[in-house]
Amino acid sequence: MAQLLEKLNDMQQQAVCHTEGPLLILAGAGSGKTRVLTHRAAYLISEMGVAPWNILAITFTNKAASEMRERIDRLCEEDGSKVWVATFHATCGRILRQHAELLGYTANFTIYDTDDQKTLMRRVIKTLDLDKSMYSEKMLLGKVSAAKNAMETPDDMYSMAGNFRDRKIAEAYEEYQRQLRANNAMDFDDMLVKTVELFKGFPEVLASWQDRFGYIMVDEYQDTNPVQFEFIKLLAARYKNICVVGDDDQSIYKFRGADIRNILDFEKAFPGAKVIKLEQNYRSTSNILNAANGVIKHNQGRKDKTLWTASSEGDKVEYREYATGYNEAEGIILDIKSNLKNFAYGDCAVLYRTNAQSRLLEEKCVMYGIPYKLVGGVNFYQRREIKDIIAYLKTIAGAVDDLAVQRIINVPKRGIGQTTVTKIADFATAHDINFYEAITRAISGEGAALGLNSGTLKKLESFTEIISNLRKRRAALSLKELVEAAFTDTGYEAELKAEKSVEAESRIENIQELINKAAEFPDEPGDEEALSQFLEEVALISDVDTLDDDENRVVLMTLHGAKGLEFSHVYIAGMEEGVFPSMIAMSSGDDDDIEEERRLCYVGITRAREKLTLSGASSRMVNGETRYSRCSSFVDDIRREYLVETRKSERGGGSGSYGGSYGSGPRVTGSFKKGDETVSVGGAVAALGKTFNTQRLSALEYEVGDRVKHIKFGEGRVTAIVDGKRDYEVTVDFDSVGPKKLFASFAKLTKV
DNA sequence: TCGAGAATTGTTTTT
DNA sequence: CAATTCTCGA
Repeated sequence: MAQLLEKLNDMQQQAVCHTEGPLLILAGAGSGKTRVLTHRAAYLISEMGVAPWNILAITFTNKAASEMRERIDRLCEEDGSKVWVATFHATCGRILRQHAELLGYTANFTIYDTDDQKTLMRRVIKTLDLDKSMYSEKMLLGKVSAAKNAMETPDDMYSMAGNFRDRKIAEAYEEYQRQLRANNAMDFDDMLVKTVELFKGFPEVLASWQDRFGYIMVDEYQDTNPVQFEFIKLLAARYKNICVVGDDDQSIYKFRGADIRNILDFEKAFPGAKVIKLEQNYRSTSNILNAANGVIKHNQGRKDKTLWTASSEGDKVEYREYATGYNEAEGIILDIKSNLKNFAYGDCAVLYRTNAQSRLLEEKCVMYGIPYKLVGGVNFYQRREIKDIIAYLKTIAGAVDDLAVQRIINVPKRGIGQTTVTKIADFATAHDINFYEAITRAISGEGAALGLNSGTLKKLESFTEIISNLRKRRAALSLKELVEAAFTDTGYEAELKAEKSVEAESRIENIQELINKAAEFPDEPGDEEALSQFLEEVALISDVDTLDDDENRVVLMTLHGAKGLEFSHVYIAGMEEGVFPSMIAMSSGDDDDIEEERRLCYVGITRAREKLTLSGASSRMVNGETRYSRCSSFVDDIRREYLVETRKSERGGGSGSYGGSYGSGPRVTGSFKKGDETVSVGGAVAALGKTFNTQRLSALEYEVGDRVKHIKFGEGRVTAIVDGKRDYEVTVDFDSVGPKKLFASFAKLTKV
């Protein structure tokens, strides 16, 4: 026991030893929370005699889960691998498989990813005959997801609807759920919602799981949403041995329904909860930590805590300003290349706000021959060829998933086109049968009723033959062989090989990869359970999960993706107003949005162990137009004693990007599209080569409540004026475009 | 039915 | 600018 605890500080020890009853650990960035969780699991097993399978640990990503499992295993003499470590979604998936029938699903229900959701919602829009321009699938899916995260049913939504539009949205939600059910499918949110439904509707089921998990731990607690909180509450209600670890400063998933209040409400939901704060940072140098503290302290709504470190100062944080996004990417990559004697590629990560920013960086990596790993964007398992093969597997297994069948009916090309598919789909709807059944009925004599000619029927028959042949062989095939068969016997491989393009070549490689993955599954031929497990695993895997720490290459990813990770050298690119913080957050008029961006910045900074380099570009291409922006306010939040600045006037820069070459023409702080016209915010500021100090207005000619006029937006009413340290931030509710946040010295508002 | 080219449209972050 | 959707001719 002494061994287990000796490497922990006082607070960490307390957290590990407090095994009975609810426990809330407020763990600052880099304060060793994973260490606490793993030691706690080990302590429960070896010191408290808890059976490993009675412990549930919920993590945010699969990668975090496998890491945690590995570390627990290393700490335990006994069998740590029996500890249930998984993400919320994986946990719910496993629970749901066992009780699916109770909810009207079969055990091999499928999970719809974002693409499938879009396809399905598009169908809903068609079914309900909604106007696409008023009800986009994107917006509808957003509403549906928000409703699910808040545990609202379509009925709830309908009764709360205040107008026609909201009622239509509720109808779409209802229809969407109906179609999911008809396809024996759930989306990501459903997995949580359905599990909670299961627990609430079947107390005996809940009781058995409560009994199973006597000890529960939840990582990244600040990013749980209300359904997840409910799930936890239900599961822990019996023994109340629930330990959650979180940091309100690192809450960055509000857009996905995460609610910081879960941290505050924890003590309400579990009265008498012990609260332990971990405030010593073991990761970063003091310069980096001070920079992080400087940024986050501007947030109003946060629990007060002071993160400190015993480490040395280390290098100062750097801020480098480049002329263009192109220069910035080159500067970062060349910096990494030229510093190789001090560190390896694998020590470096480049982080950015949006996935779109990765392109330039990736190009430069290729150009300079830097090994890199791009995380995010299109997930491996979302690639077309992978999804095609998966659709074959689903169809072979059950064929109740219409989306899957429709996806592959003409892949590879069989001459079955859109008109045929529509006819079959209509027939299926009319007879209340699924799509595949409609095909079989068409070819067994009812073809005329669908308006299909004999040629088309022949083509359809050849498709069903492929499927039924594979089904017959299914019992004799292992999972790996089945995936191979789905690739070769369907003509898919032949079509790709015939193409002879580099593109097709890489598709084949990807599918080979999928086959390798299937080969890892130890299964008996014809094992149905292995197949649905495989399909589930593939659906829930995310891109960060594939990150292997041992590979020596630069990692490129979004700031969100970097949560929970750490690197010796971190570069954060695109530190510009309008990029980070994003334009959307800046113009929403809601301070919470800026605070969330600031937390994201805090997360980014605290990923760095030894060296942090921030950078920005004074102009970059966005949507085919050049956008100029000033340095991010987050950079200004870092005190000069921790920061070295290199504005571009002081550096030569590559590719002729000398400062000042633009002259002193008008510059704008940002622009965005409104209708077909590009609207720019702001006016002339200082010429390039100098820092962007704008003249602060000593007094404003208007105040809150006044009506003012803006050169582009027209008239509006001032709703707020914030006295920022550089300038007044004026929020105006414009008649034409709604609320906008503007800087007084740029916006040139006049009182009317 | 299907491909090529035109037109349109979109921009945050993700399990 | 890039990715997706639309339109039209064969």
